[in-house]
Amino acid sequence: MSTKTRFAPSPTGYLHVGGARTALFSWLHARKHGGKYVLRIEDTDLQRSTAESINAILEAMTWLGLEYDEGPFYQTKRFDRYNEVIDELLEKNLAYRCNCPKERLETLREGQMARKEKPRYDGHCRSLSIEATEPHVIRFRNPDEGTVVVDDQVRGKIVFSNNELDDLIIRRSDGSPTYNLTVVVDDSDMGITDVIRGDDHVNNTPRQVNILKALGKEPPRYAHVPMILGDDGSRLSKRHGAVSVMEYRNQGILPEALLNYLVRLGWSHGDEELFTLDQMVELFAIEDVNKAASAFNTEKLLWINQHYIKQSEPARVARLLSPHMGDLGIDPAAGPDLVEVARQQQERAKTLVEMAEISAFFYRDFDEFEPKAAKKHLKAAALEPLQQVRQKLAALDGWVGEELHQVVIDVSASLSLNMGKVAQPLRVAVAGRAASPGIDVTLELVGREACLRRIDKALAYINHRIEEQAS
RNA sequence: GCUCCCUUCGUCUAGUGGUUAGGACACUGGCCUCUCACGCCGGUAACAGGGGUUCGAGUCCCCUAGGGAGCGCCA
Repeated sequence: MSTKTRFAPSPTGYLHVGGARTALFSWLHARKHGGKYVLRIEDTDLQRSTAESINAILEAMTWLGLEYDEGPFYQTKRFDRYNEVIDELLEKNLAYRCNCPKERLETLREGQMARKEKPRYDGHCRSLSIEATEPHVIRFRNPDEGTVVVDDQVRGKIVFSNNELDDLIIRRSDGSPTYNLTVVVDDSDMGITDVIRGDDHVNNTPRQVNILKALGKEPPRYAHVPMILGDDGSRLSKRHGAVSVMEYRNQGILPEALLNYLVRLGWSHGDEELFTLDQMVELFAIEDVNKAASAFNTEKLLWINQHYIKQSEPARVARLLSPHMGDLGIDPAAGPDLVEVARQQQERAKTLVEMAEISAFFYRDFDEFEPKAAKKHLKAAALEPLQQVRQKLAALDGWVGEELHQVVIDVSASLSLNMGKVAQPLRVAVAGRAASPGIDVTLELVGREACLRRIDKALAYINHRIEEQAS
């Protein structure tokens, strides 16, 4: 049977990084084995499932580029099928009706907890014949003896005793099927060969295997991948910063960077850190995934992101950067070529958001010089160099990097100063800050008019400062 | 509490009985240099603890400690 994996999120929120990694692993496993990857939306919880969540998940999957071959399937559209299976189990006496009131179950649980036992259903209705007309739920009749052995591709062999398992509800009193039943039916119907999911499902596995066996079906192979923790090692949550995949896009992370980061969480291939999607498909092996949970480290994600920004085509970086410029109220069309700006800033930004921030000055005058930079570079000693530079720049016919660079060299030489003594004040004057691309490139991209205007402003700033100190 | 599981630098990891325990991020020293960054060279830093098995243990076994997940008419 050819490989088929699935990603089965429940649409009760956004796609978070843990889900994204599980999806990636499933996708890679399918691709590696030339199989299919199915997307299934587990929306049987009518209360919590929302259309917004479904859209958010689909959008995130698209952004990441994890295309599915089949689906998306919606469980809410398969209730007839689930009921068919439940009826079959009922007929074969592999399931039974239960009308235990909630109060009884609560009392039962409390008693068990008090006796330090594992809380579970006691099988009260197992041999009762409750009429279908009465309000009831349906429970699966779990075997009470023997063991379930799961040969997990990540965890290895896990053994569960049936006497630890109770009779789980497979149909609620409102007639809707529950998770453990729907998963089993779907995975079986859809021909899923490899179930790759978060390890919070490990304890559900023996129940599902038992249902599968009751139905006479062969269980799929399982692989339970460990969870992702926050920077501090505790469970990942909003307080750790971004957890939603789309939030990373908003923060200027490239999809290939996030994918590369996620694939290295719990998986590795020797000393290699960087993988293209093709390389991942070739090298990834689900059985190589680690068993232990790993902490999400934003610093490393940023490093990988910078790597991909650096090695991307400037045109692509510009295209991705554009909306972030827009977020700053800047229209990239009304200024220097964004592709050139992107080319110059590629090595200087860890995210597209950062790139937009450090590139804003190319497109608009800043209100104030960065205080620290101004204090250090826009002082009396810079007056003469700046005046000379301004004069020479104004006299220039053209406005190309080479000539601009020569101006800086000439002024440095004529004043017997290091280039830095000229370039830095000039940089602060033109960029408003002490860091920018090479001074020639910076001047060229900012443009003649803006440069002269800003140098004048800087000269005024320095003069004002001198006056203040004099008084 | 019970069941299942996890444990190598701060973090992600390599390691399948014999290694000076390797790499990466971060941190840090230096080089490059008009700034920042990039790049290059170097440094600090780990086998949770205790017992075994073995000539030899990060690697195998047991115990302890710490951590996690699950124990729903959620998924």
